[in-house]
Amino acid sequence: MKLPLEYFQHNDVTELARDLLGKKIFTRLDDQLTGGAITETEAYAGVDDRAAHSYGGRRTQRTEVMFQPGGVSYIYLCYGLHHMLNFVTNKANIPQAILIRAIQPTIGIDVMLVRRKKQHIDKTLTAGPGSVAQALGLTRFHNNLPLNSGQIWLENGPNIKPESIIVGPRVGVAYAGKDALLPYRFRLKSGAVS
DNA sequence: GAGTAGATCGGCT
DNA sequence: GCCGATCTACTCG
Repeated sequence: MKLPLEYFQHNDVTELARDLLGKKIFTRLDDQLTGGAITETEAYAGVDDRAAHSYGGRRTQRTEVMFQPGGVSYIYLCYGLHHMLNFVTNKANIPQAILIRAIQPTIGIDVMLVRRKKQHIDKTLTAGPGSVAQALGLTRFHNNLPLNSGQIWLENGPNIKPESIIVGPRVGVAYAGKDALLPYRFRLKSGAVS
């Protein structure tokens, strides 16, 4: 069963980032089904978070989708070649999002290998946000899609014990000053889902 | 195995 | 005109 859009409209983005661990994400693009369990996330807390694109209420063509009610995709191009998959959260006009940094592939692995131009599965297939989006076949053209659609959706996963979760600072946001130190990164210890 | 450079483009100053 | 919520290949040791 798909997670409803209301799930993403929860008002605490860090709590949601933690809760997303272990949930299953699926995409069906060009009739090819791929998916896996989410193993790493980062929360971006909106107007007060210097690391977030929407910091200070910045509203541009790119960030516009973050101001939507929670439950849509936010996918953008980074460093000119990598796509980043985010889930928009919270209510309308509270521009928060969660970056999906890693998944554990469960279905469509052959398709992911082709998309990632790999011969054999290894640890790097879906580790890192750029790799996740590429393996799932997502690009910036899949921006602003509802997260309960036929192209991309979430399903419930196993319960995760608090002790299987590692919390730490976010990656690659040194420019955010003090906010770079916030404990907004969540990941599952290896083996916590199977 | 660790460190570094190159790729490559859209959004913002 | 600069630099980013990155990844990979290649170097050197």
